[in-house]
Formats: sequence, C-alpha cells, structure tokens
Amino acid sequence: MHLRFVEVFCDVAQRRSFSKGAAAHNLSQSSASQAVSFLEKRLGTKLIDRSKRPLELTPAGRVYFDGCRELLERFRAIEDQVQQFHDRVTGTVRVAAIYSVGLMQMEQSVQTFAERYPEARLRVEYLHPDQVCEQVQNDEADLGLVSFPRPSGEIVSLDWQRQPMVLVAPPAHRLASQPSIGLSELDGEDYIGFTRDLTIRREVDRWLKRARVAVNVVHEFDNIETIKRAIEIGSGVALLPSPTVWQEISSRTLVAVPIADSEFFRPLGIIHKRHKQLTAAVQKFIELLQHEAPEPVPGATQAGQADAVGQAPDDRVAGRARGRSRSKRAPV
Amino acid sequence: MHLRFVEVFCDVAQRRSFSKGAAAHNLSQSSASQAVSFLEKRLGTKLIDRSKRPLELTPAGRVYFDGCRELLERFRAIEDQVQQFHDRVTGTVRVAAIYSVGLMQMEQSVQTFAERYPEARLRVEYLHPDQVCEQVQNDEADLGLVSFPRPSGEIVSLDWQRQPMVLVAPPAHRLASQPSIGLSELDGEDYIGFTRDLTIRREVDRWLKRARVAVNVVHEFDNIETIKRAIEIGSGVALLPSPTVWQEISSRTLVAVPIADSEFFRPLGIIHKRHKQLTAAVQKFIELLQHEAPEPVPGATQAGQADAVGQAPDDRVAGRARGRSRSKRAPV
DNA sequence: CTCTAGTATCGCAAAAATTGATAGTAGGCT
DNA sequence: AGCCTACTATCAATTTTTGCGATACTAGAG
Repeated sequence: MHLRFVEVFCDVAQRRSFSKGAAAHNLSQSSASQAVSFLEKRLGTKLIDRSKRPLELTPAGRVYFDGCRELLERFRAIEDQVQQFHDRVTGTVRVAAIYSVGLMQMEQSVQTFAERYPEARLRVEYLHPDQVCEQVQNDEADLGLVSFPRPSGEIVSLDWQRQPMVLVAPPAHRLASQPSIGLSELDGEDYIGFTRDLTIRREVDRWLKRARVAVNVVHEFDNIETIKRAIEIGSGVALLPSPTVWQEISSRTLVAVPIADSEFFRPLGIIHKRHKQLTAAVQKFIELLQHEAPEPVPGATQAGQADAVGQAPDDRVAGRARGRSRSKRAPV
Repeated sequence: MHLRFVEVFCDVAQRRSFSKGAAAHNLSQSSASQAVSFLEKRLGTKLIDRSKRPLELTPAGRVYFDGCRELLERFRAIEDQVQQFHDRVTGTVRVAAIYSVGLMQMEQSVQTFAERYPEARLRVEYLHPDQVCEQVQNDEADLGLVSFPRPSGEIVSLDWQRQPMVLVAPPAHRLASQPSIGLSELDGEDYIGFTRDLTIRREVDRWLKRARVAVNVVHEFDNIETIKRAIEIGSGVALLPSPTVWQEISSRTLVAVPIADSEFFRPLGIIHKRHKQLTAAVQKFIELLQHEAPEPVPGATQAGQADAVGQAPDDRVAGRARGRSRSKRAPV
C-alpha cells in the first residue's frame, strides 16, 4: 500500500515540485500531495518545506530521500534478478543521448529492442552533452550516449561508434563536386563551427591546427541542425560527422566530401555509472546498440568512398520509440 | 500498493505456510494467497512450490526472499532514522528470552518502556536458549536475553545482570534454617540438577568440582520450574539463581540459602546481531534493561545477606506486556 | 498590492484489498 | 488403495484505499 508513495515522494523531491513529480507518474497533483502527506503523517515528520517556493526538503526529508532512492534502486535490481530466472526482460531503459545521436543512429536497435522485449520500455531523451552526463551521474538515466566519451571515476564508457568526419558543403560549392579533398584545401575557407564549449569544436581545432590549416570561422552554433541550415543558405562549409548529414545528402540539399589525407572520427560512447548493476533490459539494449551499430567503420574514410558516405543507408522513417521521448529539435 | 505484499511473502516463506504467514500479519489466509499470487504474476515467476507440503521456495523465490528481507530491514532502518529527527520512537521490539528470565526480571523495564514510548510495541517470546540465539541469528528477534552469553562472530553480547546462585530447599530441610552455608555442606546431598546440555549445568558442575563437592543427582530437568516443583515435594535441593525463586520464597514454599564460602553468579546478557543497526526503540529498551536491572549486584552474596535474598522485592503481579507474548511455562 | 504559479483540502468515483465460503490437493494413516 | 486431515486456491461481496476535479489557499514576483 505504499511503495508507490515513496516513488512519488522521490520524484517530487527530485523535481522540487509536486505538480512535476505527479506528472512524472501520470498522477494528479492532488494525489502527489496526498501521497506525501501520507508519508509525513506516517513518519510523524514533515519531509518537505512548502514555505519555500521551489520547495525544499527538510533535513528529515533529505535523509528519507537518499535512503529511499537507494532502496527503490535495490528493489528494481532484485525484481530484475528474479525475472532473469525465466529470461524475462522488463522495466524501463532510460537513455539520455546528445542531440546529434538521433533515432537514425539507433533506429534499428530501438526497433529490435521493442520487438524482442515487448515487456520492456525504452525512453530516450535528447539533451545537451553536459546534461547527459549529469543525468547518468544522478541515476536519472541508465545509459548515456555521448561523443568523445571521457570515463571518470564514477562513469564507465563503452566504445560504440566512430563516425568519420566529412566536409559538408552546399551542392553548388566549388569543393562539392570532388570525390574527396585534402584537408589543406580548406585553408581560408568560410567555415561554420561549433561553439567553443563543445568538445567536438576543440577536437576539430586540434585537427586543423596539426594540419596547419586555418579556416575562416563565420558562425558558431552549439548544434548540428543549425550548422546544416547555415551551410544550406551558403554561409560556408563545415566538418561534421557523416551520419548526421545522411538525411540532407539523400535529399540532395547538402553534399558530403570525404577527407582524403587525414583521418578523423567522432567517437561515440555508451556511458553508465560504474557501480550500478545494470538491469537485464539495460544490458540487452547495450548489446543491441553495439551489435547493430549502423557503421562500425573499423577501417577509415578513404578517397573513392564518396558514394558510400553519400548514401543514406535507410530511408524508412524511424518507428517511434515507445514511452514519451521528448521531441525537441535535435542539435549537436 | 505492495510493500505489504512483500512482507507477507517473506513471512509466508519464513514460516513455510500461507496460513501462518497470514496470521502473523493479522490477515486471512485468503489474502496471503492472493498477495503471493500477485507478486508471482508481477514477476512472471513462481516464487513458491506448493506441490511440496511444507511449501518450498523456488530458486527464484529464494533470491527474492533474501533480497526482500534485506530490503525491508533497510526500509525499517530508514524510517527509524527519519523519525529520530523528532525523537519519535516507534516500531516493534522483538525480544527472545530464555524461560527463566521471566517478566519478574523485566517488569519494571517493560512497564517504563510502554509508558515512555507509547507508539512503540514490545513483543517478548520465551524460548529454549538455543532457540533464542537462533532467532537473533535469523533476524527473527532484535534482542535475546540469555544466560552465560557467549559472543561469537555474528553475535554481540552486553552484560546485563549477575544473579547470585543460592541453595534452594524445602522449608523443612535440615539446611533450610541456616543463614548461610558453605558449599562443602552439600556433599552427598540429594540434588535436582539441570540436564547436561544446558550451560548452567556445566557451570555448576565446574563450580562444585573445584570445591571438591559431589552431590547426589537424583533428577535432571531442563527447566527451573520443574526443578522447583521437585524440590517442593522433597526430592532434593538445588542451586538456582536467586531471582528465579523469589515467588516461592515470598509464599514460603521454598527457602533460599546464600552460599558463604564461594562466589558464583549466573550472568545474564543481552545479545543482538553485530552488524545490524538497532532501531531507536531497540536501543531505548536496552537502556531501560540496563538501567533498571532489579539487582545489579556488583558485590557478592555474603553470609548475613540471607534476608535480603529471601525477600521477594515486589509482589505486584506483572502488568502484562503488550503484543502477544506466548505464555508458556517458564523453564530455564 | 495584485497577479501567477504552485499546493492543500474536500467530496465523490474508481480501484484496490480483505474476507468468508467453498472447492481443490498433498501427504499421512489404516 | 483410499479416506482423512490440514493446507491452499478461487470466487463473489464488502470494506478500505486511492485518485481525481474543483476550489480555496499561499509564496514570491512585479
């Protein structure tokens, strides 16, 4: 009669809002309020200080929250373990992905997952890279999909994909018709770059610097979508991970040209918390991701592979992931 | 909507019976059955094998049981911790005591506890010494009250009382009228002893042996009550912890004579599991026990104290402990 | 001081948990 | 083997809990 109440309390505490916490459980705000009241009455202690507007936890509430979070986690783990006896895969896999890892990168895995494990649920949320790490860190997501993964003490990273960087230009651009180009050909070119706070910007800068190439940065954006739009209107060219422009290439609005004389990939990684034991569902999803990565690309992008890069591998529109995956614009 | 179910399952599993598990929760057997069914349906796994008559856990059930036991324990701990913020003492203290630690030894503590912490519950169960240890070991009791406590790896023991051993005889016995006697005076005496499996028997034997006294053991019983009855009908005398005969002494059916020339106490201890964090209620009860021990007796039984030993300190009949404390006969 | 976003409270509707009665089973006994 | 007994599962009815919508209340912003 009240494990659910504890869950609601935790969600309310986490979001610092009754309404939002309730929404997260598909409950009315009224219910959430009553649930917390119930716990408070039971414990004889106020858990939440409502006199502050973004509500605050009382000291007791903090203790209860921390304890219950771990408890719920552990309970999930136990249920999962028991279900393994019958190879039953249930529960929700919460994935936090950077904007540029769109469904395109995961579509196959998502679909296979939904088919193979109909009792499990998948929730994918697209976020800023920092937020992805944050959510994984705070146990708000089971898995994070990030670029240039940087394992730290608390976070483990599994290699996932290596996306070749290609030159992206409008079809009419002077470089667009070549089968491949050397990096030096970009010297002085008008260029649309990422903002400097993003790892990919720093990596690209290093790459160009090593090749002693200086581009003329005319714009900086923090997401790929905007960069592509800027290229389309002729503001300049950009170096982007090839899978992120498949769509535009297949619709002939942009052209991708492989870089011939220098290798550079954007590595994608799957991150998760180190000491958290992953549920079967999470493990299965990782397996699928690793197995069905659209482009393992162990080799490299070489001159003459232009066609291969230019081909969008699949035009099916993504079969929507189950659960509500906040559909935001999909930058970086 | 289901923490209670988990509790019921654990109780059912522990008692290996739906009916008994249900009873332990004041539920109908029907409910218990449905509760377990619910969990099984939820997990998609049978937890209990009903085809065996004392029911058995399936492998999955075992895992679930172990996991949930720890979980519930932890949850209790969290709730307890939170309630401490307001010095609220709740929950149940489960005490397992050996037969001979009757209410007489605890009455004051029990009463004070009930008054001071009305929201807490106390359940005392009287058992065979081995069962006391077993219950503490298996987390079926929070505290054990035992004699000759022997702390082991898993069990911690706190000293509680030192009960002076006295000679107990019928009023008409030749030794009964003396203010005190020497141990050697018992040589050759008809004697009612404990059975050899009890620690107290072995300790008494050692004591007598060291004094080079040999008694004539005419009967052996595993509990004090029966020994007292045997003494009353004149079968012999016995060496017993003095508090265990207060009742008979005050009603003049037996006489206790202190031993003058040799000190011997039956030590009582409070045992609990080492690594289990005790709830506030348990801690408070321990405090009461230690503070209100009826006879701390730091010194010793000396000649001339006969009167003191002979006085039953209090004739009030014990105000019954709350919760159902199986009232069994009260041996050892 | 008013306005807004966010909460508590109340009565009612919906969904449970619980029960008692009853049918079904495993294991012991003759 | 077959009955008996002690348990357990199932079902329908009832009681209890939970959830919701409407409405009153409150902290903080402007």
